[in-house]
Amino acid sequence: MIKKIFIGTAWPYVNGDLHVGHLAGYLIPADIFSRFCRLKGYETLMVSGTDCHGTPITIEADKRKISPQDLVAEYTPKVLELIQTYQITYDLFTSTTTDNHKKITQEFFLNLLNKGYISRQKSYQYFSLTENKFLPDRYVEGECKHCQAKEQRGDQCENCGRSLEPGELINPKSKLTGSSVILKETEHYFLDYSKLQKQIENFVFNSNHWRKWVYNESVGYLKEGLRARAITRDIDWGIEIPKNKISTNFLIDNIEHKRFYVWFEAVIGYFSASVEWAKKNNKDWEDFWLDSSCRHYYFMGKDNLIFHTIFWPGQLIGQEKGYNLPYFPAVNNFLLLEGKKFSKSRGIHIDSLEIAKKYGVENVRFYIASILPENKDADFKWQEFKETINNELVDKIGNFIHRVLIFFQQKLNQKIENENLTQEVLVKTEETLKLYQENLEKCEMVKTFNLILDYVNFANQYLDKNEPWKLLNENKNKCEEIIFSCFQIINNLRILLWPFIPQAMEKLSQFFNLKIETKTGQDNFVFGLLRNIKLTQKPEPLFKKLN
RNA sequence: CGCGGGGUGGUGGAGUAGGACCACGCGGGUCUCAUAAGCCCGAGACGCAGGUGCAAAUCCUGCCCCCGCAACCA
Repeated sequence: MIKKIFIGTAWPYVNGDLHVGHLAGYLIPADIFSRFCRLKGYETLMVSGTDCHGTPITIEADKRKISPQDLVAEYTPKVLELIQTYQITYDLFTSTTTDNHKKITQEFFLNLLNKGYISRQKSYQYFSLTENKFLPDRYVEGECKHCQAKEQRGDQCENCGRSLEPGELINPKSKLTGSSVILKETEHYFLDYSKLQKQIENFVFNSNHWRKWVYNESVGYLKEGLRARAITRDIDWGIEIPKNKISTNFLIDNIEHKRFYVWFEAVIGYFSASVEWAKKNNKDWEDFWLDSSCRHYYFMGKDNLIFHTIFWPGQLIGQEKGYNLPYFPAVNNFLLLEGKKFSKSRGIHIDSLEIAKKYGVENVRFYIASILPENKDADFKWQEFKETINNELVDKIGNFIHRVLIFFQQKLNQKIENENLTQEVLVKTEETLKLYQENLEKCEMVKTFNLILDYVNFANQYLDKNEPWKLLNENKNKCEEIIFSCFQIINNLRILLWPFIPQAMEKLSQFFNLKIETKTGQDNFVFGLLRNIKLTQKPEPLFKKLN
């Protein structure tokens, strides 16, 4: 049976350049996993896109006195270039501004409405008299009424973690102009999560294969009890409410000037992008969303955790169509830079494109993979970056490959007659292949990374212990066996390392006139021997040291 | 008592009761196929204090410290 895998990654806001935190948070781990699934021959669909509708977009646009459209148009190409540069294997990278996404978001809403999960509530929202408009929560800041923390946003206090209702902020002010704001009545649609509490609990309690802290965090949130959550906002940038399809007695006031709240809308992108992909490729999205054997993996930073373990599952459950729920939220912690949080204005910042241009995509991918913040915050250190590349990638991995290839070419004249595999190598290889797959199935990238290094250490030790350069004249038969066995290790490394450093492994493949196969239904982790080895070119080092 | 995570040699990690392991770094040695690469040997650690156990890095209690859930941010 062919396994089906859906991979959703966080949708980056297009309000600024992406820094290496984005790489470590979701782009690289998702891509490693995606490539692993394709090597396994799983039917894999990975989608994402730019999140264009958030309030962060309008804030940034206002700040720069340009339209949200212009802001989106400016940053989108940069995001696309980044994905291209790092070779992130999306099947579709789209945007929340498509007609398709708009239509599906509206359908999701109407479904929830018809199933009785939507309510209307009047409430007081912050309104700026000077700007003559309602201000989104994020435009407003003041003191939290629970813990008195200052400069909290209007929707949630990040100091004590509590959600804040409008009016619960003390001394509210416009974040943009600094002027005071008043409360004014407004009406919104709400998604009543209290009606979904039981089903969401059922879903979460059955998911204890999640990372422990992810599970605990979600359970902790559920314990407080779910409440109805507003899904519309008073804003003009975003997806319109389909008022023509709502019975007139259920319309809310001033509906033309409301848009869907971005938290509600952006996650629907996982679904709408799947539909868009299916249309473009003449496939069925149902294969991924209705076939219960398809497992859904999501990659995101920890600030997105609750949205993927509680809110988005709730939206899906509320469709009552049996859509697949998240199977594994691969939530990452944050990446620090030399022990400090990223902050562009304070110069604590590494642009993802710049570092790729300066040091090479493969080097960046390799180092980031070695420090992914899977279980706690990780630290990007320049010194460590260079040491990891020079000592591990170049000296251990690159040098091993190179010494074998050179020996083969110069001492054996590219001829091996004894194609016999040493038992020791067979055992180590099979064990490595097994653990590799077990770890990656659980999205344990760092463990997998260390496993590969362990395999390479074994390889270097094996070579030194057997000294084929001495056997060359004494026992050519044995000498060939050693080199032949080392070639099998290299051939496996080619596959095992491909998800981490794809371009380098594709280059290595060319030496042997091979390709990395990712055919659906074909498992590339079955250990097969590489025979009749011929090099297509003179061996040259795959990796170079950094100064 | 808001919620959650974490303290293991110089650094980063693994290890949830029974030999404290891995990589880098450091000191010494050695090979020579290789990219001043490789290999071998060595020094060096379980935050603190109690408790339960034949046995605790691991379980329990108390304490100390760090971090996230805010901030142009995933």
